[in-house]
Amino acid sequence: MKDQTEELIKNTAKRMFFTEGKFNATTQEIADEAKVNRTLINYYFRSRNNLFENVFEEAMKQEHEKSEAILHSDMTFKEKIENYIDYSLEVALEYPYLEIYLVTQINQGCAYKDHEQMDKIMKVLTKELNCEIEKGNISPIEPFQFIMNLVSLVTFPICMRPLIQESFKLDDKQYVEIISQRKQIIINTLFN
Amino acid sequence: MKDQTEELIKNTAKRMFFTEGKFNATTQEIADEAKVNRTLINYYFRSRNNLFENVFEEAMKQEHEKSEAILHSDMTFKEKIENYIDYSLEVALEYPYLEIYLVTQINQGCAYKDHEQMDKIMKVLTKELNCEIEKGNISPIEPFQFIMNLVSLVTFPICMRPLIQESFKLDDKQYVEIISQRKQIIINTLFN
DNA sequence: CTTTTGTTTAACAAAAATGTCAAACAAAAA
DNA sequence: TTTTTGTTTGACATTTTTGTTAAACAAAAG
Repeated sequence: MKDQTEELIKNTAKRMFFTEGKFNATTQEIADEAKVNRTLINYYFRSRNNLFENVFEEAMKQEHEKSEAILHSDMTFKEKIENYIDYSLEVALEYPYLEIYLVTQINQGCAYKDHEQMDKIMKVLTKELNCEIEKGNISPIEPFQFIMNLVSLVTFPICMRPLIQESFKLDDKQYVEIISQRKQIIINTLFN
Repeated sequence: MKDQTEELIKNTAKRMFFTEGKFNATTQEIADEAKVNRTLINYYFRSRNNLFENVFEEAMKQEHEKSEAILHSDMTFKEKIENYIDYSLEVALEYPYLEIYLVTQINQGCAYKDHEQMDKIMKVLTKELNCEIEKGNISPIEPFQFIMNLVSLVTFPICMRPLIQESFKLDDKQYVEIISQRKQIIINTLFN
């Protein structure tokens, strides 16, 4: 039972945080959602704070995983970008508030461990991006700014869903339709 | 004193929420920051929740104000967009977490009043955007998707600051430098 | 100067949330 | 079967946070 219950609690917390955006869930609320006794949270995680940090670490890992899509060496540059968009949209579909959760946690003093590897990705990407620029497929741009553009275009429309739907009075159907068109739009925007 | 104190409390809350991203601030913490007695929050706002809703309403107003930059009729389309970027970056400098705050509040069940006017903006923008597309200044794109692109490119790098600085190991100086270059990058990305 | 009005404060009460512990329980080992 | 081990539960204690009230205070009005 141990692993099952521990996982159940953690997954429930992740769902409440990343999927529903309930960042302030109390231990009681999490326990209710998971249909377990509240004190089991203390049994498995010692404290509420510990559970939160635990989930935070996993979220950071998940976030870093996304960028690894860039490293698949058997693809063209454009394919890699497409692959990143696909994977990001897929994750975002299940966990739309992952990034916002991370930001709120960091702002509340949550520490994070280094995961390195960003250097490697930057290097690979810089080289290939410059190559594309020379070929005229992409307008001249700093690699870092290119990444900013890419991530912004993919992630923002997802994590701001409630705000976007309200501002533009979109129902769920309309919103999903718009998101499903994003991949092509982003490719068109980033490539000539 | 009345107006002074009430404003002081509200502005302190806004600073803690929008500037520092401390979305869970307790009434005590807000009072401490404002250097006033905690019960004054109850005196002026009745309850913590009321203060939060009050601030939420203001944030929504501020958010909608940004889009009005599009309506200044004495500018070219490109100038309007530049104007929007300038204004948004200016607001974002003071209130980087405004949008994230709104999303977290909406996700916790905060209701919002209609502010209309988005229709008007969409109409104006659609017309002018199509004109630019015909002229060949912009690649064919749905007006709504164009707005998504614009807002994403401006807002995301700002509101994700902690995450970006951590992931790419940027110090404050480097980060500010990158943001200062965004305006031109965004223009280049959106226009041919 | 006294009264009135509105503001600020500290003490208290109430509520909400977290954490601890011992007992109950169930499954595996002896 | 009995013992042991690890899991689950409810009762309780503690802490944190919020809300209320009456008294103190200060400024303006009478």
